[in-house]
Amino acid sequence: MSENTDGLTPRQHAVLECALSLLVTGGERAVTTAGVARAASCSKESLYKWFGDRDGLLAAMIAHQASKVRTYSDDGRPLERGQFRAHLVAFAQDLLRVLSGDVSLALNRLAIGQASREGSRLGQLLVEQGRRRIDQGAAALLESGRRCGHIVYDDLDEAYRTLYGLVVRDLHVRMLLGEEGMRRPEDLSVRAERAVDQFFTLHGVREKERAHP
Amino acid sequence: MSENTDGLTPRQHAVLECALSLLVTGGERAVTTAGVARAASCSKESLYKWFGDRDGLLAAMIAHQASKVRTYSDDGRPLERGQFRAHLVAFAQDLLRVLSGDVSLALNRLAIGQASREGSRLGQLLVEQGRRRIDQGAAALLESGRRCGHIVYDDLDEAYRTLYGLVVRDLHVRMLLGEEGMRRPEDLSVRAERAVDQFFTLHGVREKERAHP
DNA sequence: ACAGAACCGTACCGTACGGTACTGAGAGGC
DNA sequence: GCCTCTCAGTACCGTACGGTACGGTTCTGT
Repeated sequence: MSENTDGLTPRQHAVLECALSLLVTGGERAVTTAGVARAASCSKESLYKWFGDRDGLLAAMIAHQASKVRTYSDDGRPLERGQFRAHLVAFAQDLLRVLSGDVSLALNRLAIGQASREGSRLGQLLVEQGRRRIDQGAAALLESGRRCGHIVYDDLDEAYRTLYGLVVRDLHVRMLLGEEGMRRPEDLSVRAERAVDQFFTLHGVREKERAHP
Repeated sequence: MSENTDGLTPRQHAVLECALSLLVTGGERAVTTAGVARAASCSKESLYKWFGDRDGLLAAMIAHQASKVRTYSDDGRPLERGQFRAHLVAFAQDLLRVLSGDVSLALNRLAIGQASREGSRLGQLLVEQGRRRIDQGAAALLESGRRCGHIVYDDLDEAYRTLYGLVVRDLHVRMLLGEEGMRRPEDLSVRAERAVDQFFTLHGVREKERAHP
């Protein structure tokens, strides 16, 4: 029974991929047990055996997708100011790219749609397994920058959320609402650059002041 | 046939209120035609006569709620810097209060859940009828501030979206995902104050520079 | 080679929903 | 008093879905 680190067989991963594909193209209503079984060429009985029920399947889809998110790791080496800024821009671009991805949007729509139902913790799952990774990577990056004297802040979490707000603004919600025409990659790059500039205006340390804390 | 400005009778408004109440307490799945009819003590036949079908009912719910949003109106009089700042803070507080309201959250969840379905424009409707009003009021406020020399920017829309990002950050999405514990009014006030401070750091004009454009 | 598990495909069941049709009760006009 | 219009309440229909059961096939370990 060749299993992966998450306790799922490759076959089950393939089924989840099919389910995600259905979710992206047709929304939550398209993720029916019969539909997933047909698309993935498996039986409904197997679905219930593997994932318990439909909610279990949805949760597994979220966990499966979240496991793909890569994160920034702090290697501890000092950063030049230009490098640090480039890392921040890269993070902002990654963030925008992830949030505007088809799968991410579909999963967020799914979790938000289920948020009203009591006893459904898909939203919590999505935040903890998906967002948390991104947040922690970014927090590590900010801490690196602060230790190297490029930026200054009192509260790490506050600073990170400010950066997030400057980068994302209302883009995420509008994309979730179905607005089109704001997902062009070049726009995302411009957005990332400007947001980082603004962040430096708020939290940056002037070059000449670096020796005078 | 006493009608309102939107072409709906008081009876129909009452029905929409009942439907909104159902939506808030039970989510989209709770807004069934039979459920609304029972809660509002009307017949399903009347629902279909008034709103066409279920989608028409949902759209009417959004339009009904959006019609309640009040907006800032520019009276053209010059603003003192302190007044302007107070207006910005009040706007930020209003924005956070609206976005964190039960009905707003439920309607946004509804529209987002329907966004995947092709041919459903509930999201567009929500943005145009709800958000647009708020946006235009805030834009007028910013323009007032700029004309009075309190702030400076190249692009009004860019500046407004920056303010929005600083105020809301990821609060809206997290609340939509069902996260609790971030809707306390005093937190919202603190958030509004800090966001406006940050906005002035980015776009504010120093007092002494006001005479030197 | 054989037993047993895993699994696919399908058929089936109960339920819930969207939408339609019918009945009967008030409400106003003449 | 009668007619007509509106609407509440209910019964009804077709469909679609979640979940279960079963027969037949492939894979696996010994």
